[in-house]
Amino acid sequence: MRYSKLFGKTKIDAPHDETSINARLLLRGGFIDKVAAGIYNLLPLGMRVFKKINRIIREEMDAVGGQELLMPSLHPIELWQKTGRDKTMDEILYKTRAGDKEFVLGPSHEETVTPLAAKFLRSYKDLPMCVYQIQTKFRNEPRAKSGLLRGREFGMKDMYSFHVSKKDLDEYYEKVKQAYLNVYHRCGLEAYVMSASGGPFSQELSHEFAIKTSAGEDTMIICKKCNLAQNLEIAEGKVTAPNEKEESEKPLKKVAAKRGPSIEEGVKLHKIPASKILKTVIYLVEDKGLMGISIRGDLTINESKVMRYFGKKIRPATPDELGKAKLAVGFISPVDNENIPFFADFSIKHLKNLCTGANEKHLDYLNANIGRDFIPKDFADFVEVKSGFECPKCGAELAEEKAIEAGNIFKLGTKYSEAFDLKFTDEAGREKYIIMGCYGIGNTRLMGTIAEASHDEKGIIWPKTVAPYNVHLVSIGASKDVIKTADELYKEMREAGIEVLYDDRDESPGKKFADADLIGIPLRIVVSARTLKEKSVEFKERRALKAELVALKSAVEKVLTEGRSPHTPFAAGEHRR
RNA sequence: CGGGGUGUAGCGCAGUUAGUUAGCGCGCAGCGUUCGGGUCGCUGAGGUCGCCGGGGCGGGACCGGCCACCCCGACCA
Repeated sequence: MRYSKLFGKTKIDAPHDETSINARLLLRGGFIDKVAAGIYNLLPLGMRVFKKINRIIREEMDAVGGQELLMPSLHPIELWQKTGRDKTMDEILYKTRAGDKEFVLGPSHEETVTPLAAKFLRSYKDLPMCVYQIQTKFRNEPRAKSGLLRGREFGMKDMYSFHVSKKDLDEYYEKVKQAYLNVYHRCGLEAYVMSASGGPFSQELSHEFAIKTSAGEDTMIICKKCNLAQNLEIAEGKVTAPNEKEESEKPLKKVAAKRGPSIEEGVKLHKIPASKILKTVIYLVEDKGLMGISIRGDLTINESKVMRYFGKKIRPATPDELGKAKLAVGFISPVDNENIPFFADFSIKHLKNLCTGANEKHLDYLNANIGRDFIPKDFADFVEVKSGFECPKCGAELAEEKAIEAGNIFKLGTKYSEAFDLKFTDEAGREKYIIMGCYGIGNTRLMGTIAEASHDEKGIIWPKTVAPYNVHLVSIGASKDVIKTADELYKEMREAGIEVLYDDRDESPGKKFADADLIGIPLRIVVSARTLKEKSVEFKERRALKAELVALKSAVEKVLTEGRSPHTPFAAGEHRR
């Protein structure tokens, strides 16, 4: 492709309030163009990257027996009424109507693939079966943001598998998990599999694929030793205990406490470590009322865990609600308090002589002890895991890492089979529901993720596997010889099947180099009067990933040296500033 | 949906306490120049100042409403 003819040019500037790296770089490089929040045009350069990502995904899905098909984006709303998701997903659904017929723009395809499967899958002999599609999804995100990372219309590969048994699903699920890891690896990304909750109302297992990037929007907890990765929302870890000697229970004391509501002020006032203070937070649990959660003062409550524990939506109680329940903000304590139920995190189970409020402003208890002074309704895991906690699997140290979720796989079980009466007949002639799995990977998001994970201050550094072109041929200067040589090289490389972007513009060297850096093609070949004098061209690698480039470079070299080109031998040199 | 911010040429921005014909840089078109890290000069085209309403001799600027976009949060099968 001649750059002079390319639809979509690079730009120096991106809006200053657009802060996400992928949006800025992809916009500036001419890969995408924004139409509205979370809605983008994919320009030819971006389309090439997109197609390469899709190709990798297709190869990996095909390798685990997936069969590609294409389902519609327009779904009759009746399908969604069958599963009730027209209501439960209402805020996200785009709906449209024609006459009195109502449709949903598909945010996902369980409602289409299940009735489809019911038309063809009847016998255990038809199973297992797996189909996938690469298609545009529509979700009315309450807050589209971060460029391609969270769009309202976005590309997705979704795959659905059908099985005779849970065991068969489990085995297949593991195969797909590996296929997913292959996809990320081939896209040059470092991916972690994280157990994830299937949501607070579901017991179904699911896994997320997290890509490690400093700019990630999610937090994951990784074990430095065994590599166990967990989503912070559900991460488990062993709290490291401050060195504690056995203490005997001291008598409970009520003391005046002129302090504010923070733990730090308690530390200061009573001259004790935060780990000896009882932190108690009150939540309003949907349909159940106020509940108190107590935890060690130096730790934080993980609200997702609280939500999962109660199986209901929760939020912190408002000062107003606390007042009505006769709870003194900052001085709430389970000691001597019958107003609401209190639960406790495991972290306080073996602690003695704790400091806590006394349910009255400016009064604290010292030496409160579990069992003697208060008895929590239950002990559970409510703690938010932090760096420094110990891995629940191997005991090594855990670390927090930022990550982008770039894929998600679920064991659906029979939820959709039951809704659409998807049954098969087993060997004994019995009818059973088909067990389903589903596997999603956001391919447009993956493109944004690669930009986030692989760039420098000058632009994107595309891994060779997904780069829009493999070679960026740049001519410097307007001399006839240079143009003639560059034209020849361009022609030869194309004829040899090398994907090359040829910057044939009459522009200054600086501009051409800056554009090449921004576009981020792995290998740059420069032709100029200087290289001509040496009867050579210059190779410049966009990234330091040698192994990958050595192969490409030698392939290109081979073509050029063995071709008709008189420009040999080739000197590979780094340019100088 | 709550909080904060921004809307002026294709892009990035300036425009003071209200005052003629709304500026600058990039980009675009033309001519010349230069050619290894966003060359330089001259010329030119390009604008319902987000939309609607208000008071005012006069509004890009003030007041009210709405819309869009960005960021934080809520949310994210």
